[in-house]
Amino acid sequence: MEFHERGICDSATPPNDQEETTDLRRGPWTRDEDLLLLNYVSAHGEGRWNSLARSAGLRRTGKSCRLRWLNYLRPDVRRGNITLEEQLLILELHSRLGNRWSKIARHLPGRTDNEIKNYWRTRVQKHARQMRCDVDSKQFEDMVRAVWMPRLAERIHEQKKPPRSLESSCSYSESVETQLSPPLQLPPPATAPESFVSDVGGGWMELEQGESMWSVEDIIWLQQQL
DNA sequence: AAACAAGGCAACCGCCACCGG
DNA sequence: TCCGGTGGCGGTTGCCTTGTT
Repeated sequence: MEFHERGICDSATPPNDQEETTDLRRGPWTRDEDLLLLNYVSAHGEGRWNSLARSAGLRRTGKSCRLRWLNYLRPDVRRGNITLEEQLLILELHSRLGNRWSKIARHLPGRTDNEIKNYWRTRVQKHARQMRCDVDSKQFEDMVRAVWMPRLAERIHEQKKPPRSLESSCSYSESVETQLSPPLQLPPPATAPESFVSDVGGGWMELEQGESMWSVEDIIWLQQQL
């Protein structure tokens, strides 16, 4: 277990004095609290979070304990970057389910609804802003389907392309792609309006691998569609 | 090196549905 | 049927980190 994540306080120095005068603690969890919760759930199981909090000696609400367990302490929680496959799945599921984060999370083992929600609000909405359209608009939805998802699928395919001798076996990315519908087409290449490229495209290509899936050509094409 | 801005994410809040007494 | 407790969910906030000027 890693306790050097952001938000973990030194248990010897409580964040503020208010905690001493009120019954319930709030804010970042300490190492000791994590251990208490972890040990208690390991011994007694999940559920009945309010009584669990009291029995475990935690000065936290049941809700807080539940959230901490589900989003951080659960042994099967996956941490780290969202993979290309996961990004593609999130986009596809969101187009079908909307902001049903918990439902989307069920299709991504080890990922929490909170993590997916944060991914959407930071990465995806950022792209929407850069495209100057509303993330909930039909325009953006079309754009995601027409450009972002095909680009992702293409990159996944390239990344996972097996040696020729193994091509008959089905890769994970292929299994993900088979869940997606309908078959997606890449947009045709187009010429760039100068202002748009300098404004929207600036820095876009500098992102690390896996961060952005749109090339300048994609963005130009999109701008023409809007 | 310092100040500021933006990004990322953990945690909280409020609402709602469900369940048992 | 009503009511309180509980858990689940989506939206929001606030703080820390990282990047930029």
